[in-house]
Amino acid sequence: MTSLRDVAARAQVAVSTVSAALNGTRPVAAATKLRIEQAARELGYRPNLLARGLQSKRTRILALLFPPPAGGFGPTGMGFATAAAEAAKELGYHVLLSPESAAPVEELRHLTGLGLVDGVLLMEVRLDDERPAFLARAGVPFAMIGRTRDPEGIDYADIDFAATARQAVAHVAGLGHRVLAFVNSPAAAFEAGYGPAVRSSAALATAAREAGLDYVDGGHAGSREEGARALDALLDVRPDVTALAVMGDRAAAGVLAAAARRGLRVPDDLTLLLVLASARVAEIFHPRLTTLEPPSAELGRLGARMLIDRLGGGGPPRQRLVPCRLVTGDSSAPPRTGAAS
Amino acid sequence: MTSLRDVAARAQVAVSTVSAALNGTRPVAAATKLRIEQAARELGYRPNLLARGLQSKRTRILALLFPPPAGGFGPTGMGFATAAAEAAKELGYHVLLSPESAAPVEELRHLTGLGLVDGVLLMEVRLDDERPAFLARAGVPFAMIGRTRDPEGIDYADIDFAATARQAVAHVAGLGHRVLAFVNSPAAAFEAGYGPAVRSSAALATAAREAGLDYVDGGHAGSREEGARALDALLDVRPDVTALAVMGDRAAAGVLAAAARRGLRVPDDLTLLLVLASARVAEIFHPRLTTLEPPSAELGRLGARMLIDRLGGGGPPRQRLVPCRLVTGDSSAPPRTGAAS
DNA sequence: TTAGGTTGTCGAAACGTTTCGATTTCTCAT
DNA sequence: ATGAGAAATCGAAACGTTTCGACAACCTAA
Repeated sequence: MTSLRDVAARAQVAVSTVSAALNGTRPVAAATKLRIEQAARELGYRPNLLARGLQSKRTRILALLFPPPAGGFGPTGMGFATAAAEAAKELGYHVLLSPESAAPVEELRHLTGLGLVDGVLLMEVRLDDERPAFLARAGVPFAMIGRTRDPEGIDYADIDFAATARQAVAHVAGLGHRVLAFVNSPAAAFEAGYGPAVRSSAALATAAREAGLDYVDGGHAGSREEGARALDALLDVRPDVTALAVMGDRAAAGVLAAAARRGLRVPDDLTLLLVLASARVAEIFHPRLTTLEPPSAELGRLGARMLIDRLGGGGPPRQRLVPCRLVTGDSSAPPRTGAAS
Repeated sequence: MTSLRDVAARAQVAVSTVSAALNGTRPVAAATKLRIEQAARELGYRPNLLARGLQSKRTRILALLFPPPAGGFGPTGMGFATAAAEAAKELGYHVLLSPESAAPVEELRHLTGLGLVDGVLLMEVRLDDERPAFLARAGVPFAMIGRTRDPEGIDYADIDFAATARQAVAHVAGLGHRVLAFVNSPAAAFEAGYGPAVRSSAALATAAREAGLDYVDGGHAGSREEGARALDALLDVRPDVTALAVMGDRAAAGVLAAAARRGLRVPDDLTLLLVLASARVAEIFHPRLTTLEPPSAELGRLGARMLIDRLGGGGPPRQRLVPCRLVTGDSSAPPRTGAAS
């Protein structure tokens, strides 16, 4: 392990001069600087991050907190994580992958007390999440992917549910549908204040109303069976539903199976929209589902950048909303009203 | 930030005594120890990992290297990563998520030169991977998830392809099939020496032969279209194939679509096996596919544990093979030989 | 009593940086 | 020639630990 001292010795200067030359924190004569840089290169010098962090109080390490994966909130998480790590890397930062236990705040207290991380990136933020409040109180810089009910003054990047919903509604309305139903995430997720669950239904209802569409609550479903039951229950009450948005791939699979069982064909008899699933997943359905793909990578990148900017200096909090991307599959078609009636 | 000095002052002892008491590295009188612990508690003392690491040369941080996600090798990665992070955490370690660029070795040199990590966990190891050789040469402790062609003397955890293949073969043979075909990963992955691609076909062929089954190479497919083409090409040549294993969800979707187009019903006319995909994904197919689910979490855990054990001390290298789990779906059935003939 | 050993505690050095006041060297006007 | 001022460099302290030789206090055996 070659240190600053070794470089200094070889370049015949003081340690502090080497530091100044390599970091550009102080003016160093051009010739000296050259000599130092060459010495460093020859010795393969790498600054020791620990020593640097110890002294400067800045480790350039970010913690990425992710919840216990049991929750079934799905592997969209990897998109956030890798994108965040890559964005961070480009800016000279490292990302620590921190699993959260059942006691997130205690966890955070521990983690931030270690002096290892400069800031925290929060994933899977719930509407009434306690973590942001704690971090704010503790004075630890942080940013959120997702947002709380009232994210006033906090950096965050989240899905633009309103724009996404308008996009979805425009899509089905453009095809001629007059009624749009929505099967949401499991009730448990909704009640736990899982942002996407709460916000997407509200946004869809609003967007539908604004576009003059009839919005129908299709209940909640998380599994294939629940998805099937949800479709049956829905169509028993509202047989006039011709377009249906479903959140979650498993529920969508159930809906699709139930539709087939009822003799309904997609998209001829029913237009199906997958909400918040990747195009990669939408593609393995038969037919390929039209999907609203969440901008996971983009959010991860934004979150990391915001946090790093925040570390760099002050400035007003930045809040970014990014809409989902509508990827049209083979599950969208005009309703067959005319022919049948 | 409260430091050892603060604790020492409050407990009326020397700094070194506090260190010894808290770490148990040296005997400390029971009474003193108690006093110190109380002082530490009252002050909410947290050891500074940077300082500790700087001095002790051990940071208790592991780097988890993951390849550019573009590769399409899929989000099984998240399973590894989270499981590894959790296992590490249980053992008092942290995990750094390190994206790899196009020049992995240079990347590694940089990362390990920083003195930030104690060891490296390699993901997506290719048969002729250059990273293990570099790490070994550099004297950096590491473990692999996956393995090179000749992993002699290296810690690794990988899928037990032989056992998995035997399991698959037993499954289809048990149903009465006499011919098993296999559609592998894209040719590019195969040729790049992507372990699972190379090993699974070899293992399946061997297992089939041992069981007296006829093994048919179904070519390569990575996308839906390629999957469809693969099935068509296969059945044109070998219409006697009644059981088919497919690697990758997109290819399987294509196979399923092509089968439907040909008027073949799954499982009645064709038994379909999804290879190396999670049960969660297999479930969204219609019908639900029987799948060989990779033990991602288990491998992540094992990898982390091995690496940490290695850091702890010597011992012979540990090499663990874990078979996939066969999850029976609705795509397996006996061949309809009897009735038709 | 005293030599020898044990047990507990202390103090200082070291890890590799950054930071900043002090010092040297050089330039230029007087 | 000389002094002021700027430019470049140096040296030492500090960050918060761990480590280890030294030392004090006490106990035991002769």
